[in-house]
Amino acid sequence: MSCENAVRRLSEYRRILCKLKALGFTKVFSDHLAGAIDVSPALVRKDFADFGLTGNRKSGYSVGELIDKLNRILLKEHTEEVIMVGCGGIGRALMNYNGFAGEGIRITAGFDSNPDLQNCDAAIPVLDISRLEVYINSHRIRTAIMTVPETYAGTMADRLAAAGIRAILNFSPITLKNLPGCFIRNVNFLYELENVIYFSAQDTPE
Amino acid sequence: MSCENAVRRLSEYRRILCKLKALGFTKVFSDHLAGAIDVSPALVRKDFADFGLTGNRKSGYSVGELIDKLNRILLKEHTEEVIMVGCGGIGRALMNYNGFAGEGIRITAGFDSNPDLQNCDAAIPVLDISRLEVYINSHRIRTAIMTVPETYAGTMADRLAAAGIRAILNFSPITLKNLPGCFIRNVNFLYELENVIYFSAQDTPE
DNA sequence: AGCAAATGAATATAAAAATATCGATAAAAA
DNA sequence: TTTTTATCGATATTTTTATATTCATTTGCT
Repeated sequence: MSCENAVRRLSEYRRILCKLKALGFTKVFSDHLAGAIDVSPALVRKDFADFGLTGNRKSGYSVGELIDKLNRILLKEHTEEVIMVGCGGIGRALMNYNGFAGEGIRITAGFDSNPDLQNCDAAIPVLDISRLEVYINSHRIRTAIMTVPETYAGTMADRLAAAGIRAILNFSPITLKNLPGCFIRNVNFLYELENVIYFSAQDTPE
Repeated sequence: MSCENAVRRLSEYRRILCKLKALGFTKVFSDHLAGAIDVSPALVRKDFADFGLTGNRKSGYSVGELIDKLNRILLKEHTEEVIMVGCGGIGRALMNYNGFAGEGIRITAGFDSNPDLQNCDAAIPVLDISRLEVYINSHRIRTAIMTVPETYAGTMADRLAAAGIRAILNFSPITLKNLPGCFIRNVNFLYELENVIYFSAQDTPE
């Protein structure tokens, strides 16, 4: 699991810091951030220390400085271009998801083998899957989202890795393992829902 | 984090066991299951022990028996009815997602405040949000999926909990804490993607 | 029947993750 | 200037999670 959790917390810190900045705050304390994301202040300081984020004794951390450094760590200094592989219902919904654009992430193209889904002229073009490798190469894409049927997920991941993709967010219903040189993060809707259903039947799930 | 991870592994075990059953296997060993989901055999045995799943020394576990017991634990002996709160792009995509139906989960209704999205006659009706409480009560719904804008997420979660919902799968872009009597699991697309992007820039992310 | 091999079950160990503690220090107050 | 106070930074502790190890038992073979 390496440091996935810590990196995810960085995203959470960043979100809160941006809100604080919008409210005009310039300083923040580990205590406050800790309360906001429900961890201990010690963990906030440790996370920051681990990623080279420093503060000042007595006067806490500078909001602006933290955001700048987090932007560097999370690759937000430029717009990150991402492709969508598989453009069924979930894929298209994510292509239209409005939560990425303002956060320095752009889905620049989709790929699907079904001609009915292809559309070169759309705001985000959906191309035939055969054009995958050329596109990745010419656009220097490093990150892909995958929403393909289970049957194709494994081979498609191999294909993406071979084409130079360095990390995949995989929504297909099969859990894939990291490949050499390619990080894979699996999100399985069925498992998440089964999990929630399990806890819906537990006593005082709080 | 309680035992979320263990429950998620139960989902994974179950998926693999169903495939083994389809292939005609009747017995399975912790070693095999461990390899399939990339953990140690000891963890498989411990997970099983923790949830009361037993096997036989020398002859392993019975595939059929494991599936039956997992079905009981994961509430798969009946069809679980779930509602969708917020029927924008992601919500509708999940309502049409074909990965739930065959797994004993049915999204029976959607709710949205936007009249344009409402449709009483659809396969899965989308009702006005004002009908939420009555529906939950009359259909004895315990589980909800939430895909509402950030602004409404907090109050909507409170409202769901007050209406009797026991667990929420929250896709809205704000991390919610468990409420008294209501478990909340957050899935944040932006954080997941930021995570993946982070690792796309690390060396040998494997 | 008796024995060897293999495996679950239980326990112990290790590794990882989160929290608590404490000293140093900078800012504010006296 | 001195004192006080609040907070970071570093370390130690605890807790949680996962893995090894050991033991006992079942099965199949001779």
